Amino acid sequence: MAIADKREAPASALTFAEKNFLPAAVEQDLYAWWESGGFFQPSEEKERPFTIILPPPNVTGDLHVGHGFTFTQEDILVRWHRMEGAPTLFLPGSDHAGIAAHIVVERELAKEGLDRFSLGRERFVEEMWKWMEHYKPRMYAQMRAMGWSLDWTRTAFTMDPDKQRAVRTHFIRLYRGGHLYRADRIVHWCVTDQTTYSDLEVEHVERTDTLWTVRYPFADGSGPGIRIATTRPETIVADVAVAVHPDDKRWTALIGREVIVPVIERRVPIIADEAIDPAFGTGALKVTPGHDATDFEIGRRHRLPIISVVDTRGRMTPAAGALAGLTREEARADMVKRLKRLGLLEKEEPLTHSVGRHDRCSTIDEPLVLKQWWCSMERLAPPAIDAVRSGRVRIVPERFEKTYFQWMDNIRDWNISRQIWWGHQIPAWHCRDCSEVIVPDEDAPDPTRCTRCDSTDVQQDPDVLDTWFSSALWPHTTLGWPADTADLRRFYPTSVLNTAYEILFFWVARMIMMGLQNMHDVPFRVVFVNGIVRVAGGEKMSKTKGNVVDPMQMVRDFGADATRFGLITGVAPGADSQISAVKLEHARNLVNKVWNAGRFVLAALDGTAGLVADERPSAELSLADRWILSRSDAAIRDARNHLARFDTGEYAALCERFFWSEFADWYVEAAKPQARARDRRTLQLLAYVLDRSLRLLHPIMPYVTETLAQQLWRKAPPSDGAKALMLAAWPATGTADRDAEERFGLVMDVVRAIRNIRQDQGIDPSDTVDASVDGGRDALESQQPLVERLAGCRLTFGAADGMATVIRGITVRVRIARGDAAAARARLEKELADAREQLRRSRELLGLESFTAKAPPEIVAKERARLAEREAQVRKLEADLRRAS
RNA sequence: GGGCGCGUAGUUCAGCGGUCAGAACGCGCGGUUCACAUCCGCGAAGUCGCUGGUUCGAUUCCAGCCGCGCCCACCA
Repeated sequence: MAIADKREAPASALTFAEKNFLPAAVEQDLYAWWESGGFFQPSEEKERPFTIILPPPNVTGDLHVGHGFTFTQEDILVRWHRMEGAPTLFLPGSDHAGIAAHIVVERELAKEGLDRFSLGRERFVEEMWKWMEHYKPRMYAQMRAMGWSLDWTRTAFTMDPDKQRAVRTHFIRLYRGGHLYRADRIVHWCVTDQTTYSDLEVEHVERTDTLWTVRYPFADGSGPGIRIATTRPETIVADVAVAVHPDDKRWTALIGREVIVPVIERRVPIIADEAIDPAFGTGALKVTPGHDATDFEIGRRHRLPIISVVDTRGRMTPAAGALAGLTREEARADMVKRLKRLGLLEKEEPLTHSVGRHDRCSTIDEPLVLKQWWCSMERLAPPAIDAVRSGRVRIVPERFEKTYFQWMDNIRDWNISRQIWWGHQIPAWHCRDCSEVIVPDEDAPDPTRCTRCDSTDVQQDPDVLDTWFSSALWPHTTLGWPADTADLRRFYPTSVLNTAYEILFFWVARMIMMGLQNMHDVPFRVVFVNGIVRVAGGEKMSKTKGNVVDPMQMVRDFGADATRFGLITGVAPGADSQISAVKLEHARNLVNKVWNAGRFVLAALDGTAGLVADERPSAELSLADRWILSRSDAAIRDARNHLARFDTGEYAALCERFFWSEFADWYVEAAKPQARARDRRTLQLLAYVLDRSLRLLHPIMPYVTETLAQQLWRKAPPSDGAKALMLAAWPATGTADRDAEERFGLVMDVVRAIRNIRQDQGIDPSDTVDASVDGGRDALESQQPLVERLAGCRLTFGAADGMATVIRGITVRVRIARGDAAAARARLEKELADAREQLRRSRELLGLESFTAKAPPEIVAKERARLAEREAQVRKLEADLRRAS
């Protein structure tokens, strides 16, 4: 096959994707230099730095494509700011991931028939560290492969010794400041993972259960009693009241009376509470403060006792009376049986409702009352709300501010204890003799005796902190807090925090609270919120669905540059996106185009001397030269605007449009003869435009641009002696050359017009045709050879025969071999009809007094000019048509 | 129950108070000369979800409706 032969040809057929890792040598050099501390120059000290702390990925496995998207976006911003001259810090790290990693490792152990309890805490934590030490370097290697320009001298991990000290300090200060407390509250408990979790980690799922209607007889034996509805009859034995809505007329007379809880035979009152929905079930609710969050609140309001009948393993406690010792499921069945026997079960119907479960596990939430450490939001939240309201933290896109406020305004205290073993163990000790809680002073060693009773039988709290407790400190602990370091003074507050909207609450809000608390300043000036990367078709990726795309596989298949481009292109800020092979193929084609166009220029430059890559020629410019200079200026200017607005998607699209459709398709084609003739001015211009194109594209495709720049600069060294494109200056721009854009635009239109007619008429592409232009001679005459070459024609000026089309008031004709007069006329007639229609619209619009009087004058003037153009176009076409017939 | 977003070409998405609404992919037609078949050229293709309102002018702003998705909430 012809194509296969082509592919096997030497060098020229090699694609950049295949060679993607050739420039690794270059990149390697850069990293080596970087790691030696060469990144920050003393002269940069005065500049305001641009800082992004990488959102630390969980060390639960490999990087996923969401990281690929977010971190690439960040890298684009970092590389751009670096080129703009700001000292940049892009700080890498990773997160120990508490429960998420815990579960992953427990699953691994389960494969070997082990569990954490048989292993014991110490050995389990060793296993966790083994996992971390295996996956952390893997993830870091993946980050390097993606070309993220991270500062590896400052790599941070949430369980580093100094981070552990920072967390301890933070905990102690919050405790001393009265923000932390221990309390028995109803919490979410997972009987599988044997830990509590916070409200935020609850995921609601629809499920169909049975709703049982049960009658509770009155204590005084009068009447039938009151009917309640429940999905959890096993918790009836923990009931302490029956509640109705105070305005529900059906029950008002009953409020204050007592009923007998079935089976356990407990006398409980009927109370009134606003929380009851009269429309649900029977309108009466059994109140079980020990096993339901709503009931817990009702219980608090009415000072009801709390009875716990389910334990942490999901078994019934002795308090459950007859049900004691059974599992939850057994107890439920048993209870239903007993109620039936007692004749108290009135109804049994299916009910679809939503139940909570931990977002990492499929086991349904078991609400239990347990003693936990809580972080009060009372004094921490208001300053964090104010920081966003006042604009000290800006959220982009703005609409996410609403989401933030909605959550922050209704925030509840945060359960920070977890009963797992992996994480920051709570720095509090309990006295076994007097139950005193001992929190040591900041720099004090671990306590060994009780501060109240002097007992030596003290033990550290076995629980660990919620993983977000340490993540919340990330922007300052990575820079050295609580020590007062140079980094902290220099880089805090950071510039941008970029992350998916999913963790706005988990992480972003908490970082703002804790940053303000510890640093008395916001942790970042801008929160740039990302959407989610989905698979083609719009489905969310998940391990359970098995549709997870591995970014490293993408790198292997398409190259890192194409992967970066493919992830970024076509994505509006804050919007979800889809990644697909088709998108990546297109990105690879673009990278390939850059590589090939670059190689063409480099080859043309062979044997030259004295060229300067970043020197802008200004004398003896051809029209095409002036045009590409103006277009490249526009591209660079627009790119800057897009990037300043965090619109990396538009930036990517612009890079493609400029490089492919303008530089490669038109300028390089236009410049070929002069390049071959080794015209020095043209070569300098090619070098210059390539140089600035590479700078423009560098933030999104660092490998190919860096490689080409290194080669370009060997032939045409930049005047500023830039060592690497990564550190070279973002190009400056001149003013737009309107005249060149206008005139070269005409050349392009004429070429397209001729190509168009040729194609229409089925003229052999290798034939040279006779073409003519009638009008625009001044503008076009000097470009005659260019038009002839690009359109494959001999060009004359003035009236002639042939198939005609009119563009910008100029008639373009192509002589056709067998004079098909009818076809030529038909074409003109169609164009004339279109032109007349447009003219009619223009006249109509300008005929409206409401328009001319009320529209802004510049719009009216523009429309007048358009009208004149259209009149000319119609006249021209009419004349051409007369000629043709 | 509250909040947010989306609905534009076959597909994925841009865009915008003022030409004839754009791109890419796909599709159709045609091309093997020295950067590139991972390429080049040309073309077809859209009631901008529906209905009102504001406006000289609405795909764009506002309201309602229809459809889809997401987040929050104490649906027993």
